[in-house]
Amino acid sequence: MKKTYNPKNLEKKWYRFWEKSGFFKPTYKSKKTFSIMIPPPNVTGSLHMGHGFQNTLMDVMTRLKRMQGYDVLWQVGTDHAGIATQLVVERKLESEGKKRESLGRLKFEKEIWKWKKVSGNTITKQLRRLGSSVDWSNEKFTMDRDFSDAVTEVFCELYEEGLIYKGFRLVNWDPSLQTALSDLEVSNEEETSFIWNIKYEYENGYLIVATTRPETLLGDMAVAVNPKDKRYKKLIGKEVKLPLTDRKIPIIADDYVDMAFGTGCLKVTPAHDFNDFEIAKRHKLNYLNILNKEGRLNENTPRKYQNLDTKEARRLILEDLSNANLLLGKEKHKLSIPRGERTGEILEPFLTEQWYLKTKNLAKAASKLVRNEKIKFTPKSWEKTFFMWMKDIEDWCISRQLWWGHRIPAWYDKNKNIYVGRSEAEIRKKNTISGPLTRDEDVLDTWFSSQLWTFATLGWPKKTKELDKFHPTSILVTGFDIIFFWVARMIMISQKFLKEPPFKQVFIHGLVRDSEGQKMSKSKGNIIDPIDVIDGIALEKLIDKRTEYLMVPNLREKIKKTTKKEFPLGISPYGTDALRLTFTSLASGSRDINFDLKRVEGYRNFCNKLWNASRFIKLQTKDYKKTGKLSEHQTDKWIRSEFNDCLNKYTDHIENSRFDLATQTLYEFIWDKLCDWYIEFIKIRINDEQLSKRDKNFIINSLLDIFEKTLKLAHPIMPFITEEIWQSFKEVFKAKEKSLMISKFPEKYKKVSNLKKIKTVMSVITGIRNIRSEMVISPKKDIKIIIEKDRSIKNLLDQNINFLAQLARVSEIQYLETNIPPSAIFLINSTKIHVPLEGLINPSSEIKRNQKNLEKYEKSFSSLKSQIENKKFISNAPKSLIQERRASLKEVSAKISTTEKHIKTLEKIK
RNA sequence: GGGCGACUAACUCAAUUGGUAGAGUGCCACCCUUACAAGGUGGAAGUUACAGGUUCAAGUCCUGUGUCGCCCA
Repeated sequence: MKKTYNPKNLEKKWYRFWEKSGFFKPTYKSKKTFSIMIPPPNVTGSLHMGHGFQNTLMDVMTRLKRMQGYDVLWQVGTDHAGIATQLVVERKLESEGKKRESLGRLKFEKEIWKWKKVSGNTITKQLRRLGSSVDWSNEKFTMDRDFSDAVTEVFCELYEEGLIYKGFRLVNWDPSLQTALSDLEVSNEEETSFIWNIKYEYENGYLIVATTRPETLLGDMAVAVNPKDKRYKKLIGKEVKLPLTDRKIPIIADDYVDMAFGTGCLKVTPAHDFNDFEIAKRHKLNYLNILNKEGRLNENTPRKYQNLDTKEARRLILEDLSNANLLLGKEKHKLSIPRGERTGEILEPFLTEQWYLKTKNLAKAASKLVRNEKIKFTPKSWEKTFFMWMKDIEDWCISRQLWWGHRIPAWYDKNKNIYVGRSEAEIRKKNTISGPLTRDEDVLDTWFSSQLWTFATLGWPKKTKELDKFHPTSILVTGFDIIFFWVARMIMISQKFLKEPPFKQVFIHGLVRDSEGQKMSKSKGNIIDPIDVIDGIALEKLIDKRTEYLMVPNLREKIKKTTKKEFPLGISPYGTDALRLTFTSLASGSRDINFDLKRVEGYRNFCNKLWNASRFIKLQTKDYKKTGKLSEHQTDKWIRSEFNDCLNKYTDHIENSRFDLATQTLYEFIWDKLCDWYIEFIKIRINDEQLSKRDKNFIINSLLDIFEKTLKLAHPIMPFITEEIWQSFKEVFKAKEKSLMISKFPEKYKKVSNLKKIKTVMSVITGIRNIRSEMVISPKKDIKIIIEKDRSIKNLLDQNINFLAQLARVSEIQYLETNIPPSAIFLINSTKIHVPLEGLINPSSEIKRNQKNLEKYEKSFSSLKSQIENKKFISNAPKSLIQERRASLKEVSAKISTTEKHIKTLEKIK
């Protein structure tokens, strides 16, 4: 083993070994099952911090369960990600001078498949780098044949039941993509614009209509006022002339109108505003669509405006209004602008015919599952968010005018009759049609297919053994940003089709941000690629990466600067295990996770610590053979007891999804207990010259026993380094398993008691170290200690003189009842341990040190005293607590008097 | 406007049913001790955002204020 831990080569090697050996596959050998579905990443995407975080948590659970003897399935796969993928490929084609439209649908689809083949590996390779122990043998893609069949099946059944229907209504339209989007794909952002006041004239006067969208006035069908509005009461029912046109439109009364907004007159444009659409329905107004699919003004508008986009149209219309003296000025105004999540384009409410899924009843059933705790949210607070959405849910627009996705299984005859079915042949047979049929052009929203993820991956609608064994899945791990998009929909559809929840628990984790709490995004240039943390990256390359996708070019210099400042030497290679430890240590259930590289460094050091401890242990196994029993020294018992504690807490914490606490427990055990104490004890024990070879072997037995158990314990969080170490010890351990990852998770040692003595010895060592350090006594200098009046402690320390000598450099333990020379002291319970001053310590610095201690004691004394003298405390507080406080009071007051006396004595000799 | 969350050491984060606030990093001092300087030993560092309240006892429960963030309209 090398002196310094170097993760570089060992990680890939072990991952290949695991995968090749088939260790990730379910065994079908155990009745206890654990199953978990990867939230399928975008097939053409690449790994970001969120993936890293999420998959680490899933892997920890998965590996732990596997070692605990569960039959484990971690389902892996990717999502076709309709819009995102189509956009990527279109951009790629554009750079080659090709256009989607000129290629045609079939060729374009081929291009996408080609691209998927090239880039689909990126993310799966990266998942491997993370150590994810997913079952690759059953990898799924949402556009796979069998998956697509499942999608069609679901669509047909829902249609047959009347839950899917075709509707003509307003949708959120993305003019750049020329497709409808669901409500969830719209992000409303507040932007500053204007309100324009426009004159709408009638016979003997005019109304002033305030609007934020003057260009849509060409589609106005009415002007609405509030029926209670005294200003306009007389005008209701009359007509106004619509500016720039020859049309006359009515003045109507509707409660929706806010009297205080603008002038209290609202132009009603039913085909281009969601609220106006509702008003029009109430008043039986007609709809006039003035836009085409590209978002340009259409033939329903005066010729001069036709084919202008909304921005140009607005400018020209305002100009024309102004020239006609119909524009009465503008005011600044903040309004929320709907933009497409993917494209950032301004979306238009647009009248089209789309496919919808009725969701009210599905949502009710889904809510019930959560309310009855068939599905539990962790942290529980997310349930509220879930319920709120389920309550207000609207029918879901599931059709998209894209070329990449699951084609809607609907056909039309020449009379526009709709036939929905599994295939054209089925439809023809069923309906005895021989004439021409054309298939619906649209595809389904990507989420329509991903909602089937938990069961379509397992072979549904076939009744498979996988489905039988692993559904419902044990837990879903995902981010809060897709509770609506995905989690809720999976619950709805699984309950509908399988009559059971898709998972028993949902663990919602936080969003990974940069160290300053900013959301990581390509356009902000603050991305950290998890792979770069693993492998390291030079500053130059990092800057290149961060400035590659900038939307705003002049950000470039700024990003260069901040990146240089934050990572002056780039990022050094920390390895996967350190990264995983960082993720788990940050997984506390909070909703923001600020990723700080300094934490990674800390955990890299921790890996190095484990590495070197292993090297030490390895050195001890030269002439060793695993025979005989374990040594039963008090230090062995102590570490076993510490191990038991650690094991308990560790598994509990993981069970409760408190990965941060689990990590801390493990860290403390390995570093503070195993390395700092136990191994140090071992060194001293095996260097005892009187030790027989046989006894030495027992000690090493004991050391190796706890060490192997520790590796197993740590493996779920840090799989690579533990496997590497374990493999190099395999012979020594006489292990039968091929790999640590499929070995049995350790059980507790049998309970041990009577650890008081060794703990006392450890306190004495710490006490002496403290005095040495504070009194600046050279670590090389031997010291003598004096025990006053307490024979049992003296005896105990005598028995452990080896430990004291090596760990605190104590050369002599003296026992005195009187005439103790001036000393520095510390207290073990009420016993004074003296370190004689002579030639070592300046009395006044010892006085100072004790005065400081005294202050602490007194502070604690006064607060304890006031508590114990409080009658209400005595009557209300639990007895054990009162006892505890009484004992501490006694202890503290003893310490105070001892310290005071001590100071007095020293002052005499000063 | 409605809802949710955060505010704890210089930084990044913990703190079980209320029971006297802990890690890592950084900082200070000493030490290159034969597993590890990516290390050892010890230490300093907090009015738990603020103001009230409930309680014997509040970081934790309640009310209000402030700052920041997210979701929905």
